[in-house]
Amino acid sequence: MITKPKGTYDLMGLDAKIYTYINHEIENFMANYNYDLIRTPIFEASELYHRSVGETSDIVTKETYDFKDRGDRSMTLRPEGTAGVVRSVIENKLYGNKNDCIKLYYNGTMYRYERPQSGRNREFTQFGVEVFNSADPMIDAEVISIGYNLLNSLGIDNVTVAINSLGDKISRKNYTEALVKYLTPYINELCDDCKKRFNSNPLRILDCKIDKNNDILKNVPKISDYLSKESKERFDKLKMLLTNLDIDYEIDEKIVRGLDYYDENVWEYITTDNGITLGGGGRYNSLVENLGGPNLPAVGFALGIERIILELKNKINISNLQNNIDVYIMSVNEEEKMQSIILAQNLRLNNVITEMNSNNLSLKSQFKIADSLNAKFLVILNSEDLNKGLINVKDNATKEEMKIDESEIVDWILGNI
RNA sequence: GCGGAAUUGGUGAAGUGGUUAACACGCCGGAUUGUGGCUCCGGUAUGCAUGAGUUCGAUCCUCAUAUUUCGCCCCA
Repeated sequence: MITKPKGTYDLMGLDAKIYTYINHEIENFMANYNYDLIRTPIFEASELYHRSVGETSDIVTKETYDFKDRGDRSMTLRPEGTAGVVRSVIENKLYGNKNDCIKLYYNGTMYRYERPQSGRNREFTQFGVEVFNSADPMIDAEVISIGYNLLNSLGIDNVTVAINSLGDKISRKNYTEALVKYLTPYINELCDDCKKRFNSNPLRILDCKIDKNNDILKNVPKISDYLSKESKERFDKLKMLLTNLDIDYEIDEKIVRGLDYYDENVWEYITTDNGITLGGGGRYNSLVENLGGPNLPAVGFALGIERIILELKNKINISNLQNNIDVYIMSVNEEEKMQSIILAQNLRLNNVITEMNSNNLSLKSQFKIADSLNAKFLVILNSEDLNKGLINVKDNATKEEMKIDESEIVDWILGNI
């Protein structure tokens, strides 16, 4: 037997219904916010991710799916959505009309070679939003609110937005230096992972799960003391806007984000009861320029669809997502089966949800199936009536049975469902 | 990359180093010769993830591999 690759999954059943429901909500939401869909390739030149996500980040160093195509070009399955969108904005010169913001959203599969665990797969789905050509915190607030409101509207009402400011390049660098200087005398008292982080990514030490109660980390220099005047103003304005928008947020100076391109305001969507991160984002004001485009400020976030499905499974009223059909057509012999597919098509083309027997099932089985589908009406074909031009219909709620003229059956059902 | 737990029909699962692998749900058939949902009766894994090993004998013990799952790292 051939099995699915590790870390992949077959979306089906209840999960598939929730997935469809989420996508409907996304489409509605993005239409109201006037964002345009963008779909970029699932694989890109490997260089794109090395230059955007960061040469040293784990995502690029050990988690990408890399391959050479038949022309010997290095390709990478996308590990995240932003890089491809930025590449497309640059390549298609979407910034041609400099007066407007470019507002885009995407929704697709991403690939990271990781050890699977709860809410984490090697092939996974992200919905994301990116806005280019405005540095105004008003746009940060709009983008944050999209994710927050979408989650709420889906039925996930226990979300808080954790926000922080990383500042611009210079303040970020100054802070990192101050942090390293502060930690140097204590380095041997930290956990093994933190010793590694000290060299690779010192900011990560801030959100270490092991050392978080350590007094050393409690007295660490505060990033807010190192922000430039402009960064501080942007962060303050964002907080004010979020308050005005009635968004439940909290400041969390430990949020540093994993991708190198983030700067200024960053945030994560976190569930308040179990602390699951459903998504996150931030500003990346220098990424477009770094990838060869103009100096375009930008901001965006991504939500993990699988994690949303997991959350929703605990909350959603499953009966709302069950298959409920209008009509089940029962048949036994060939003549009846012939009629059943014709009638089924007529009903379906009139927006009546219809199912029919297409196997040699006993009438008893067909009744059971109709019930399991919650059919409102049963059409019980029999040759004798068919020859007289009549069709047998049974109301499955009242158990009332009647014979309707063949030519009026569609109208009759439309009038009674 | 590191660590823990698991893997038995369509599903949920019990179980044992030795003849036919419980039970339940589901499904199929019959009682009911074309009108069900209740009830009763019968059927439903030639096999216990895969491959080696130990053994007279392995679903059970050992090892390896795969997959699942839960953490760490990292991230959504």
